Amino acid sequence: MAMMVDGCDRPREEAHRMRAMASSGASLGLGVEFSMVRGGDGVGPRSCPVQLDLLPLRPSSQSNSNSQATAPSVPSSTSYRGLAWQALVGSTTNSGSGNDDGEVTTYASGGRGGSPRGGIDVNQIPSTDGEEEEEAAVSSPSSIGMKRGREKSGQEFEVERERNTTCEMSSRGGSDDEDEGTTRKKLRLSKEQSALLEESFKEHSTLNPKQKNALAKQLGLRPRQVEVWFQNRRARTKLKQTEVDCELLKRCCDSLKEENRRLQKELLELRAIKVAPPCVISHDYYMPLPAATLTMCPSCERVATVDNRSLTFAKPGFSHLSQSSAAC
DNA sequence: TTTCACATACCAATTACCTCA
DNA sequence: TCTGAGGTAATTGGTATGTGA
Repeated sequence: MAMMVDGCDRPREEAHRMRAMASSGASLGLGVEFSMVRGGDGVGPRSCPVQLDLLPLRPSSQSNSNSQATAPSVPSSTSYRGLAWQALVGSTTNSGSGNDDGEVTTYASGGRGGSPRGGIDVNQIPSTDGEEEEEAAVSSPSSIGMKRGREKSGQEFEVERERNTTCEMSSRGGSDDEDEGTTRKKLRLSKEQSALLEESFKEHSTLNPKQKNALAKQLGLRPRQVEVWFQNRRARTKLKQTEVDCELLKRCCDSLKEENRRLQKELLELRAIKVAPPCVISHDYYMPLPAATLTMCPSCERVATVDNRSLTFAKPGFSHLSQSSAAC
């Protein structure tokens, strides 16, 4: 299996930054299509009659461009109204200890590219420091890379990496000595962690930095891990909702096809009636042939008007029915 | 007021690890 | 023991938006 290469990706990070700059403001329209169907990030108002109850009532009002674009913005002061969240955020001070720079160690060695492939303990409870909380709250690895990559010297990067590699990889129950920092260890969340994350997600599908840090502390994870979990969770939710939408559209399509067929048939019948010689009762009163006189070929489903003498089809070329409908 | 550089947050797509049948 | 599938944490590249100079 191909192993991802660890290392400092600052050139790539720089390139990404340049690209981001260059492309800033140029919308590809990606997601717009989705937004039309799903209401932006999946949490906004949607016109689809069927929606899974997979998301919290309201996303937090961060600088989420998509949700802001499609849903009415809620003041951030009122966004986090769940009691659980208030308790969670409020509990920041009495949970955990030490430094919250797990995120720093994750990305410091090159920002986005300086991923934890180097073998940090993904299940390791990060040491936290309350004063560093806000800084650790920075979620975007690219941002961290850009920011810290400029601020830290190479030696600092090395120190942090060294600290990372000493962490135990509990997901495999062993050290990563043999991996030499080239493998990506995968966190396995405990049931309790998953439950709490789910609970939090039900309250809010997005997190602000404080919530993220509080949750990370409570879970013994790094803020980045919490953020990634929420991102993936949102993606899963969206996927599920898309599947539901797709199924609904299929059914809707089938229904419309059937309706269309029925209307076509009805149209033919009406045309047939129009073509058929009306029964003249008086000068100003025409009595159309009764519907009972209409006949349909059972195989081709075309309608014919019938009189006592012969079969007259609404369209030419249907005379075959005059012989036998079985001829179709 | 407009423009630019930067920071931040989010998403889609993908990768890769891990578990399980 | 091996293997493929599925779930999912993590990575990567991209976009949108806010802010300060």
